[in-house]
Amino acid sequence: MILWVDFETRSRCDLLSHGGYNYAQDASTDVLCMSYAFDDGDVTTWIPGQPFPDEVRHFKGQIRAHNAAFERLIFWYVLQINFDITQFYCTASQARANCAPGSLEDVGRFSGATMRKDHRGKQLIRLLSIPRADGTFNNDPTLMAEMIAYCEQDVKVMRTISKAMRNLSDDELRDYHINETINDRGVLLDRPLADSAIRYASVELEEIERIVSEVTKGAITSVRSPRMREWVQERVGPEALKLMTTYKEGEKKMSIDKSVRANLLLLAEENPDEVPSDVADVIQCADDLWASSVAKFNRLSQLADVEDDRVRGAFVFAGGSATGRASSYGAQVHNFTRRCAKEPDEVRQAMVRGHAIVPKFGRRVTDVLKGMLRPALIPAKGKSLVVADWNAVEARLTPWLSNDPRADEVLDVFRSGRDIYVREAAGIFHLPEDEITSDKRQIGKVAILSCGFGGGVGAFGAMGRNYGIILTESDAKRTVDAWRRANQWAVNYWQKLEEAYTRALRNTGREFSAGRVTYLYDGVHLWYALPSGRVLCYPFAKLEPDGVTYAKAAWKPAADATEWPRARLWKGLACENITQAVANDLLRHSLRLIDDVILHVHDEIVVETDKPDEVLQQMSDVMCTPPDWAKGLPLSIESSVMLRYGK
DNA sequence: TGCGGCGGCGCC
DNA sequence: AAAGGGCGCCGCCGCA
Repeated sequence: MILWVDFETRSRCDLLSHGGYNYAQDASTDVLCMSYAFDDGDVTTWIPGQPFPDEVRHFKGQIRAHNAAFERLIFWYVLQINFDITQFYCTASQARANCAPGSLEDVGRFSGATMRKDHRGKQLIRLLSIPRADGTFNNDPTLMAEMIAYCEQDVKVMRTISKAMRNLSDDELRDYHINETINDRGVLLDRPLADSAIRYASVELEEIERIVSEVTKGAITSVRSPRMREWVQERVGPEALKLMTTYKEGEKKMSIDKSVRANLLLLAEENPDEVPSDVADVIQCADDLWASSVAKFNRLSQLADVEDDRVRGAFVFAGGSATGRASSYGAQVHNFTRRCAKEPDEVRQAMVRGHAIVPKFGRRVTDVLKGMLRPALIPAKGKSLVVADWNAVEARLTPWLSNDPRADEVLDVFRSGRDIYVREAAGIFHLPEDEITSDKRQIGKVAILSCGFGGGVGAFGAMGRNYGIILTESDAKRTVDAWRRANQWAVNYWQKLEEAYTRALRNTGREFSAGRVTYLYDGVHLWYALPSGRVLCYPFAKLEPDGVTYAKAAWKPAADATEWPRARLWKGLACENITQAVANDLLRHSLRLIDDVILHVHDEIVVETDKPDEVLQQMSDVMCTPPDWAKGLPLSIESSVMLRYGK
């Protein structure tokens, strides 16, 4: 039996900024109503004051809710009903696992029910769930009745959608529960550090804005404003304007992003006529401010538990709906800057004591603060963090997934512990490996990173710039061609993928394999099965004259859109989706076997433990042993023990 | 006042 | 013919 349930609540605690865990535990949080149904039964609603329904209180079966963590926490902390975590089944996770959007309203729009948005629900929440300006709650019975109707409607919609979708497999449901356990555990924030970072950053921010206001004579008050770009545009020469020009989908755009700013600052040194010094000053200020991490420290501090300083609920199961990778929410631990302070403990001491922070020459305080983001996450007293990440997992998976005998040569490089980048350069330049210089090795690295998923000159160029490699267009083209000649397994694999998914679309209900994956079109969605047994799909796929298109969950429709935005499937993307998805299968597999995980970042796992040596060994065993479905896949990791998170 | 578009940032 | 894709958050600004 399934219990379908949805809560509406109210609180003085702001859910968005403080997160579901603080919200549910806040003393002011109350349930407004709970709508529920058993199986296909009628939807009814319980309201506080009425006797709580026993059949809910003592329910032992599966509880389905949309974003079920919220319902779980309300049951636990507000109603004091301790359902087991494994009873919960999240229908938003189910939607994402089926490559649909996570929000209840969007799943409906995505599935083509209607594209209309309904703002009334949100409006009711604003009216009833959030205190009014005078601090009291609105108890209006008419609004409350409308709220109950909405709550009941949500239960019905959730039930309809969930029943129309493929169910989560046992493995997926288990992995969801593991995700929730990690969310419950949370990660400890060095709150004094975060709070002092916020203070330093706000002082710095004021200083930067003051400089900008002065230099621009009051024309620019916020460096982040588009007006800043216009102000710069009006004051630079033709060379500089060229540097600012970018093309997006064929359209000309002016940009002032990081790479543009770097180029403009270089030009300013060469030629002040092109970029005058006051303009350079403003650009420098933008550089200093834009990437300021104050917002991130703020968020961490607000999300951390008021009692034990742990940040909970950071991970969204299958948040990357195209591949099933986890995404990170709130604190978004998936995009913490990698660069960390060299001596984080010393910087930390100086900061919490309020001493001056002295950045290296030419750098700003915000720069130092940025480097303290990862180190702001720490183990509990007496424990350490064990951090392990897979080496080049995607560069291993793609050849393995091709299942082409010619790819064995690549896998053997990994098996024998040789340097894959050197091997790649050797293939590209037709040289023996011992003649590969570090410059050539770097080109080999860029080729591996950019060419594996069918990328061409454009992809190579973009990636190369990140690594300081500038090649002429013809050299880039030659390199890409050489990579493809040296890795024909890849070219063949992309081709096979394209054939397989195209044939699948032409032949409803029949399976077509390429490499280690199998496609099947059921008449609506184009499904594919990964070696782990997990399935993914390209929703509402269509074979059009110029290729395959599908509804893309990650692209939210514009306000006036009449249908959900569609993307084009091409072989490189198919290849990449598979590789990322299977990398995620490896991660899921490891998370089942490793205890006390507090963080994971796609190819990295962090454990908090008081037995670091044992855990180090165990993580190495688990992460380097491929699951049953991946026999022969060479895996290796790098690991270290830390007292502050870092890179 | 809230919403949504836009440009921007960072990570894997 | 060629094609970097996968995420989420921040701040600003125009619009209704």
